[in-house]
Amino acid sequence: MSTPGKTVPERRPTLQSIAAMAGVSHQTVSNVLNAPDRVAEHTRARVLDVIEQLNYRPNETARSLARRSTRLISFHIGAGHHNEASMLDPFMRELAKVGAEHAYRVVLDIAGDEDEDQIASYEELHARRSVDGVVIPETHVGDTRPAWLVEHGMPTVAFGRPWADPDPRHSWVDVDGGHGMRLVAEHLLQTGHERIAYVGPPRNRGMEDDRLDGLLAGLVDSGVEPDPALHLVVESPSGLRQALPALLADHRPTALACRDDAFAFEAIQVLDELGLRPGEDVAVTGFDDSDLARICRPQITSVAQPIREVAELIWESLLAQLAGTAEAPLRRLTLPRLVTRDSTTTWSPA
Amino acid sequence: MSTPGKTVPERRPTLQSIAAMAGVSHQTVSNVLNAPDRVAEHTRARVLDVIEQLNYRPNETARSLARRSTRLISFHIGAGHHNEASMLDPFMRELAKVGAEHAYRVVLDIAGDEDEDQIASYEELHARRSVDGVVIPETHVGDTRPAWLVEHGMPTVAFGRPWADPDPRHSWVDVDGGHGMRLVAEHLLQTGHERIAYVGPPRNRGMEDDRLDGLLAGLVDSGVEPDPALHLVVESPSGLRQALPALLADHRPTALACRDDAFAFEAIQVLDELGLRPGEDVAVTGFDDSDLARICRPQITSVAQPIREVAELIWESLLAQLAGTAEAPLRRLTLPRLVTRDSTTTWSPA
DNA sequence: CGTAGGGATTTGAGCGGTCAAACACAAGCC
DNA sequence: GGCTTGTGTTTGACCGCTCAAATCCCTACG
Repeated sequence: MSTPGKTVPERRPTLQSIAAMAGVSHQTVSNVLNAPDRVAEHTRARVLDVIEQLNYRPNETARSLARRSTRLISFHIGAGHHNEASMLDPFMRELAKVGAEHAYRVVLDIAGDEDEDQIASYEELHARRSVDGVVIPETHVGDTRPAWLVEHGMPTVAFGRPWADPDPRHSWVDVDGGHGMRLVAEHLLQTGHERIAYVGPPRNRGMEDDRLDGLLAGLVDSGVEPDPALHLVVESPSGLRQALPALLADHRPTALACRDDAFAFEAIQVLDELGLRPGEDVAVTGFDDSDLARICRPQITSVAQPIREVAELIWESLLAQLAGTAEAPLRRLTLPRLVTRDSTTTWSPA
Repeated sequence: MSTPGKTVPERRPTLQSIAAMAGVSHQTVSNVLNAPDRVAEHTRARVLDVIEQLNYRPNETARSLARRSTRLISFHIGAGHHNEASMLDPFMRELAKVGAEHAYRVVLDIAGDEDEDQIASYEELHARRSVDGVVIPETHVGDTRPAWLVEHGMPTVAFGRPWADPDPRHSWVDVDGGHGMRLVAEHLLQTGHERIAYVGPPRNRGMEDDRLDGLLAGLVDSGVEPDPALHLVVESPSGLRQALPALLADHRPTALACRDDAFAFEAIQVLDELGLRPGEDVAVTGFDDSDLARICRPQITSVAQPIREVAELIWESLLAQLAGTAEAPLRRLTLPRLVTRDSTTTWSPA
């Protein structure tokens, strides 16, 4: 029974102590661990024996200091509110999982919401050498963060395109939202829809445009001329309550392609209140394939982001940058897939 | 323009270099940073000047090695699926925020779902000294993890009670779910309900009992005899579709007190399908005060967990354990509060 | 039989801080 | 004037590893 509050320092074995017990030099022990092929069979066996007996593991901090690498990367987010159906959290988990496969770990860093706050935080991370790299999980138009990181030689990958940045020098991975919305368009057209409305926030030269334009392009490609009236702009889902009825009454869309699941969910509820059966009378689609899309009724057809693939690509680039083998910045658009559910499959023309 | 792929090592200033430039010893520089009052005014000014000029920051890793503390704590979770409306993620953010106020950081560690997987992971963390402490964000009946950590001298706090553990030696913080459900009971009784049903998974000698018993106790305290028939047991929310109609038909509850928001949300949808107006005809309450509770219609009356307070308490205990000043393990139940919304306030007796 | 070559192992110097103890030096006291 | 006291500063060891270079020993070869 240990004295409470007095955690005994507990001396753990070190490279030295293992070496002493095995009757070899510290470096040989190190080699057994890091370059086993350099050590003679019998020596290795003996050393491993001692290691096993004492349950030795190298001290990570000492390693980090000597190797000048923490094997930590920062998942860096703002303190602000995140939207409901965001997949940021599952994404962070995925990033940690993939990182673990490469003996890297993810630390969660939270700074203010403004670019300058975040950069101030990077500055600390950088100067204190507390992480090997940074993952920026969201980007916006005019984002100044990636450039700062690149300039300061910090390995970086952004999840999100360098919107409206003519000459990005950093690595990024993003999901092709436009493609996702094309899938939506095709799916809806195939289902028999002719009047498909887009529901989302105003254009922002960034992600909003990507999704909206994707839908429009999808329609055009199938020979459908988009109707500008079938474009409902609301800042946030809560605006739908007021705005959606008019759109429905004036322009009679049969399908609502929404910017994300939160919009789709709200749309469904408004439809319901108006006495329209969501799915059956008016089809609805979302984006992100969040939990919400699965648990609500009707279940929402949604575009699923390949977060596993994104996490893998990010690590690939990060590791290359860390190894110094990165030829050029990674610029990669991944393809989302459509998950069809009741909110579109039960539709039948009036 | 830097050569791509060849991140230059970039020599940063060290204690030594600052010392040399300021014409003092390395220790004086260290003191300026860690114990400014020990340094004479003019010396301090001169050193700070150099520090500022070179934008010096101490290398975290070197610090960690010398001080034998990483200033990292592990937020340790299983790889498994987390339920929809869980507040684990917001909680982790809160933990990181509060940690930052104490110059500590949170790393996300993911292991298998079984206790033994997690313990194997702890073993690594412990042997490699890669973190100073561990936060276990969920506990279950018969949890073997906290004991392991305590035995190995690892500072630990669990978010969750030591369910069914007669003699826990570890620190924990939890939210008093029973109290939360009492609030629900009182609120519903005040609103005029007489037939209040509980909806949730089977008893498990743990959290399920806590919530259920809290509700029952709340009823009894107000002089209402609980009706065993008003207890709907379903493994998961999806079971409600099948089970709820019978409960409603056979026992006519006017309110459904649900185990969490996911159950509440599903209940609302089933009510709706049955032609009953959720909120107005049958009141519904949830637990967790998740995003879902706010965005769904009707908005769900829910019990909000004080995650900020929990995060603060956890750090308090963690820091005390780290400092060796912890007298006894922390055992703390925090009080949730009720957030009333349309799902109960619009109810009117038939 | 001396020596070049190569695998196995050791040596020694960092990495960049912290901590404890030693050391100046001036003031305060009897 | 010697002694204590105390503040400000320096010294040196150490944390536990990795890396580069040196050393050792045995074999192969001319």
